[in-house]
Amino acid sequence: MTDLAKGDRTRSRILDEAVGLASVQGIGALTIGPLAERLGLSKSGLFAHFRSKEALQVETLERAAELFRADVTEPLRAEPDRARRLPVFFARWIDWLDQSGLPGGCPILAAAIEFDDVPGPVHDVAARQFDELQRLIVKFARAAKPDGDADALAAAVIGLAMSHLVRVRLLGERKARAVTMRAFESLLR
Amino acid sequence: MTDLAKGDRTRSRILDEAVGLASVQGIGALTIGPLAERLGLSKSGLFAHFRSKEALQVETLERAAELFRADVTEPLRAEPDRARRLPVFFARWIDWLDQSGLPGGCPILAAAIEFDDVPGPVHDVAARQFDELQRLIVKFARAAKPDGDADALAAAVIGLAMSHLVRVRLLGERKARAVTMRAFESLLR
DNA sequence: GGTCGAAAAGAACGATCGTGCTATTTCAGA
DNA sequence: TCTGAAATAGCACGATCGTTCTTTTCGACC
Repeated sequence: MTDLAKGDRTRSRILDEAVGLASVQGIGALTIGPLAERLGLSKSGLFAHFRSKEALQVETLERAAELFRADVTEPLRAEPDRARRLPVFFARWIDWLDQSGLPGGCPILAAAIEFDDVPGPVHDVAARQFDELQRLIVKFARAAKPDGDADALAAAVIGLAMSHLVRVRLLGERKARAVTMRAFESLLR
Repeated sequence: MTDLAKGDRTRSRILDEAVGLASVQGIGALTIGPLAERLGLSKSGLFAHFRSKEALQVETLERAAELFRADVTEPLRAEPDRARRLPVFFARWIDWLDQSGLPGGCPILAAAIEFDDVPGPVHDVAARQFDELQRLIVKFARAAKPDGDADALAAAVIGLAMSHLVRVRLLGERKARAVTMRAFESLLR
């Protein structure tokens, strides 16, 4: 009498833990043994839920994208001023990078770089997700600066987020957030 | 009667091949067996040159940085107009990303994201290299726009390169280069 | 040309990887 | 409560990993 079958519930637990692990080590380094141990599952018990490691990686990436949508994209529907959507989106994105539940950075950006030259299903999913993200930002950019170069603005915005990610996670720069926001505001000008 | 001892020559060959491999699969996925096979060496013969896998990864990253300096940074000394150094540097950087000898993208940027949350010597080297790169760009930014926000400009420039890398390598966007250059020019304005 | 150290190969190790097979446990419905 | 299916564990496999030790090959110098 649960809203979810037992298998689906553990499957969901697995993916939650997998997203956390993958955000730290990268999707490619996601490994079944340690993941199972963290969850108190057996390797084969976990494996049975997905039928290959690649499928696990793909679903992990998709789960990460769901989190991103829920935390960053979805709340934007509440913003009535379309021109304000880009700055609000960006601020939420940076917030998410800095203090999301994920211990590591944004898995979408990380996977985009990690699998850029490695063919396979993970590459394909990463490409699709990045492309979707870019299209969304281009749409926001058009609304924010109707006379501007939306493609170029979107490229700069995405890049700024990536640069921010590295300056925070890798370098631990204190002023990273302030610098990033200043750079963003001058992009809108 | 060679300018380099034999050991140093093969060591150099190993690092060249390692940079190529790492640029595709990432530094973390750099593995000794396949690397040795590509070079016609035995695993143990290769291993003897470095005394651990981590040392190999560190030296590979440093070799990549040398290539970057030689191809991108160093030629800038010929540019007498200091204000022109940022645009010339950026154009060379984008060229390098698009068509360097490296089959995969820029290893410095890739390693920065790959090892942002993974402690160890590779993380430390990646952080140092990224920091050096950033400092250099901040210097260029100051010369290019003396009254501007150099930190913010540098963050945007670095981000633009990362975004370009992904749009070219992952998405294969035809117009990536044109979009990137338009975005860069509007940064200088 | 012979010698001695450096360079490379060979073989093996323990560990861990992804994955398949089989047995056991758990749970939902009659 | 019983039963059949779904979920999980147990175990084993071949492959590959990084690393060590020993042996062979090579190359520079007297």
